[in-house]
Parts: sequence; structure tokens; C-alpha cells
Amino acid sequence: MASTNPARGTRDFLPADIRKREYVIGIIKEVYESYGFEPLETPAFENLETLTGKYGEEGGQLMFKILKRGEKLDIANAKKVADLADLALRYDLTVPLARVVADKRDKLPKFFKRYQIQPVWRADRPARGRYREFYQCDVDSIGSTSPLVEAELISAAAEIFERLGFTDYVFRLNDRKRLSKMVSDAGIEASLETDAMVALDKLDKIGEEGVLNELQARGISREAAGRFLSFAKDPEAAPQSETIAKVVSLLRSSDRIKDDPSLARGLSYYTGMIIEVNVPDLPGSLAGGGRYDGLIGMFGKEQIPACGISLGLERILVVMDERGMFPPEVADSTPADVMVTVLDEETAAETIKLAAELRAAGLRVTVYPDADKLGKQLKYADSLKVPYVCVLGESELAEGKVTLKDLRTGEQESLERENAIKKLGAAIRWKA
RNA sequence: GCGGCUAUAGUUCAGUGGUUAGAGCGCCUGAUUGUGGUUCAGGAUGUCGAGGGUUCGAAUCCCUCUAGCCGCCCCA
Repeated sequence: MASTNPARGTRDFLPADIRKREYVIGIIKEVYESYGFEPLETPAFENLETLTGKYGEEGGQLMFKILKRGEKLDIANAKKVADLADLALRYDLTVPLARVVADKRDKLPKFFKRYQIQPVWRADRPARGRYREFYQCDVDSIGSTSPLVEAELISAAAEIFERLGFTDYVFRLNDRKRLSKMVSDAGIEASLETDAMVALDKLDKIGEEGVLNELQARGISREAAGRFLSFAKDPEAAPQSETIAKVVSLLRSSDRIKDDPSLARGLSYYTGMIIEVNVPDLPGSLAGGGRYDGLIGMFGKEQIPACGISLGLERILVVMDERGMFPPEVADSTPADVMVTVLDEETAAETIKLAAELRAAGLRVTVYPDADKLGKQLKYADSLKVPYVCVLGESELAEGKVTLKDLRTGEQESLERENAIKKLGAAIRWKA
């Protein structure tokens, strides 16, 4: 038998999963909209040349490339990847945004604030909380170098975490320019700057001693490595960042914002502030971002400054699941408020009519499809956790009534149709 | 990319060379011909991941492949 697993590193989202995802995405959209960010969507795939060279060497390897089609596909004479593939699946949301901005500058506002919630694909090896298809929720502000941009992005992201019910998140802030100064002040050669940052990025994971060893392994002297690390450990000792000071002064003072000179972040396109959001019980981050004033210029047109934050939807969902942070109507979602029974094929038309009346009253109504025994129908309703059942059989039809049963209490009563509809409408509205 | 573990009913798992492969949960039927969630009685369900090998005999031992999980590397 062929495997019925979804492709490696991908997932099927069952109804309960979707309810949770939509709840979180709904809050993210609401908050971003309230800050004046506008939605953007870009294609699932891009021209290969749009994406190549934007993510460093590693990134290129992890891109899902799409084979050329028809006559253009000449496997026998292909010498390099570009001979075989001409398209690739979206690898992140930032580069497509940069392309859109470079391409449609004239159609976009001078300061373009956009959010984008779409899947991206990476041909990575899957691991816990890591997939080959996953969603990113990006929010970016294009066109201004003002620290007000950073402050607003941080403020919006913080509001999202508050609304979702997080009480222990921390925003760590650092500055790429300050990191460069830390490198030079420590006496590390400029050519080893990237190595120093890659090693520093692992501080949480491998500890101080581990970072010192890694710095030395990358050709940095013990003394320089020690000085570098002492800056990283102490915001007072480290060179001061004007940007961080300005951004912090613009935000309402909060112990959730932390100046952290040890924060590095992998991506090479950041040019100024870098941001990461952490919670204590998760090794990685819930969100990350920073300023990238050079990326849009890579498309060869105008150099336009930009800054953004990306929320890690999958990780937010994992933490919320583990902590039971979903409200009951999301965690215990049901497909309908009420189910209407069918006891006889002859009366099915009446069942459909009643269902339509209930829907007109604003209820979510499902109809049992077969004329099975009543016990079976009730059992089914119970398995769906539908709270109410309308029993509509011969005896009810003869009297022009309907039997309304509350599956949670087991109570039931025989009511005139319009009373049953009124009562259900009130019960469900009360709940909502 | 490297190392380790796993694959048996719908599902979670037991079964270390010997008849006809088991259990919990779930599912179906009945007690209850129109009343679920509890209970009781009964019932169905397997290419033992795929392919090859060893053996009188393989779910069990060996090899290959595939898939899943856990570390490392890297990343969100």
C-alpha cells in the first residue's frame, strides 16, 4: 500500500488545528491592521534568479527548485542547476517583499507598511517544531530610517503577545553596528567579524566556555575572545548603541525590553537594530527581525531602507498548546451549534426546512444525513460535541413541534418550532 | 550531511525461532423497535512497513530499501 503520510516535513491541518491557527492569525491581523499595516500576498514561487544569492550559500542549497518544463528541460546537456530549474518556491517573505517594492515603487505609498502571512518552503531536514512547509507572519515598514519604525514594530508585536495571553515574553534588542564595534574594540580582525557573530549566536546553547572555544577555533585569540565575550555579557561595558537608546526612549518603559549585546542572529542582510523575542521554556525564539537597509537595493533600482519582524507562528502555536492558552471556544471547537435529526426519509424535507430556519436565526446547523436509529444519531452528535439536538420525527411533525435536547445536561423539552428557534438563538448568543 | 532508535488491528502497544499473532482504547450489534455520554453481553478487524536471505519452521535472526522519531550540524 502506498504511504498515506503527508510528504516529509509537511502536515495536514485537521479542523481543530485550523481553529487554533485561525484564532492566532486573527489576532495578529487585528493588531497589525490597528497600526495601519496593510496586507500583501506574493506568489508561492518566484523566478529562481530573484531568490539566488539573497540567502548566502547555505540558503541556496535549502531552496526547493522547480524543474523546467517541456522542451526547455534538457537533462542530458544540463551543466548547472540553472539549466534544470528556472523557478523556486518562496523561501521567506522578506525577499519577495523587497522584489515587490523594487518593482512597484510607484504604486505603493512613500512609507509602505505591510503584513504578510503565508507559507514558505525550505528543503531542510525536519525536526521538532521545524518543517519543510511552515508559515511566516511578517510585518515590515519600508521607506524610513527613523527609530520610530523600530519602536512601532516592537510595540505592535508586544501587543500581539499580550493579546494571545503571554506574560513572560522578553524582547532582546541589539544593533549590528554595535556588534561591529564590539568586534573591533575587542581587537578582532574585521575579516573575522562574521565568525565572531556566528559563535556568539550560540551563547544560549553552548555557554560561555563553548563560545570561547568556538571563537578560538575560528582563529581568534583567547584574549580577544575574552574581551569580546565580556562586552557581550554586560550592556554597560559594551559600546553604547544610539539606536537602542532612541528606540527604548520611544517605548513605554517596560521590563519586557532588554538591551542584550550578546544577541547576534544569523541572517547576514541586517544592517542596524536586531530583535528577538523569547520565552523561558522555549530554546529558540518566538519572533525575530531587524533593520535591513541594503536588501531592496540588491534588485538594482533604488536603495530603500526597511525594517521588519517575523513572528514564528508554528512556535507560538506549540507553546500555546503546551500551556493550554487557547480560550475554550477555540480549544473545544464544535462544527455546529445544533444538529437536526432525520428519522424517516419521508420527513427529510421537513428536517432541511427546520435547519434553514435555525440558520436564519444565526445558528450553525448540521443535518444528520441518514435515517438511522435515534440512538445512533445522538451518539454521533455527542461525538461531534454538538451541544443541542433537534429531534424531528413523525410525532413532532404531527403536533407541529420539535423536541429540543441539550446534550450536556440530558434535558429535553417539546416546543413549538418558533419557540425552539428563539430559545436556541438566545442560548448560543449568550455563550458567544 | 553524520550517529542512534523504531515500524505488529482504526489507534497505543505486548509478543526474543515452534499450532490458528494478542491486550487496552476505539468501532459494530444487542440489552433500549424514538434517546447519546455510564454499565453489561456479544462481534469484526491484520500482506506483522517493502524486498531479499538463513532455517524443517521467521513478526522474531541477517542484508537492502522506505518511512517515522531522537541527538549533532544548520535554521524559523
